[in-house]
Amino acid sequence: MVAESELNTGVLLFLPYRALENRVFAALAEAGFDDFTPAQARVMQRIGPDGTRLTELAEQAQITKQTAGFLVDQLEKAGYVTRVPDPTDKRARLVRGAAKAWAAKEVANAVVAEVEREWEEHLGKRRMKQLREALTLLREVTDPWA
Amino acid sequence: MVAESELNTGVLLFLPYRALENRVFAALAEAGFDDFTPAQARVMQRIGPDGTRLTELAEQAQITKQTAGFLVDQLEKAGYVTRVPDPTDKRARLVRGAAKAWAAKEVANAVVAEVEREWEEHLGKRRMKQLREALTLLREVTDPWA
DNA sequence: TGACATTGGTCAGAGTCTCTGACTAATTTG
DNA sequence: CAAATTAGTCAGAGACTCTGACCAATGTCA
Repeated sequence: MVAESELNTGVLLFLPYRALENRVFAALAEAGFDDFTPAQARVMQRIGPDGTRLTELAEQAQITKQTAGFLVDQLEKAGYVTRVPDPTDKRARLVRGAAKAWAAKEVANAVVAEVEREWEEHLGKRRMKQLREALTLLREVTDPWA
Repeated sequence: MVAESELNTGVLLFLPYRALENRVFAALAEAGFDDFTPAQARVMQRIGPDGTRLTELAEQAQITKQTAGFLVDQLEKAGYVTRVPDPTDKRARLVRGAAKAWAAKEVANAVVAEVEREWEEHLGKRRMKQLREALTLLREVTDPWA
């Protein structure tokens, strides 16, 4: 057992993911966006520019639609989203991000960019590129919505 | 915006992590290890060969020690762990994995190895090596216990 | 040595997240 | 058009997590 970590790839993926998420949450809280929870954020993150159906949010977040509904209720109360009728289907409603959500997203994006810069500095441009390449390729076998 | 995904590195890390975790859980359940939850597993995973203190488990899992205590209680009732006094500190106890836990870990390890093989097949040996290299290097800036 | 701070852990209570099951309404299918 | 599917809700329960308060053992340092 020399150099190279013996950690399995799962842990290796999780560690930087968690570090990044922590950074984003801290920055969001500092910017005043402290009235939503991680669970709510994981749903909000998946709202498309033109709104997204509850069922689709649930699928992508891998939670039940009941849970998704519960979380969207909270987000709605906090002013992050609104629900509008889906013009193409009278059963459905579209969950739309409100201005507050996009403002939060901007803060989050800035932090992600910052952390990505730090990582690139640590790894070097070449290795960072390789990392993103490999991960992107991996989506093909791990992302049901790829 | 061409080819290459525009997803941020966080999502890119999360997707394969979740896919792997799902695979492991499914296999565990199929092998009869269906009496513990993901939250419990995330604590159990961190128990060292000679046992680990509650406080340390809590820190590494990034949960409060109360929550860790709650989860270890469940694991103890289900027969996955035992608590023994820490010979070096009368306040502390060591959470030790029981045989059942090591058996589950074996199943989990096998699945992880299988998935890693699949990923290597998809990425090619070279890119898989680069991926693990980059992730391992990233630990230095993202893992507080590195 | 002895007061004081720190550390390991528990108890109690509350809020949040998540699920299963059962149901309504609209849409799609044969 | 009847039957099956899909979008979503309501109700209830279990699981997870936190804050605050607390006790006992250990460490610090004058």
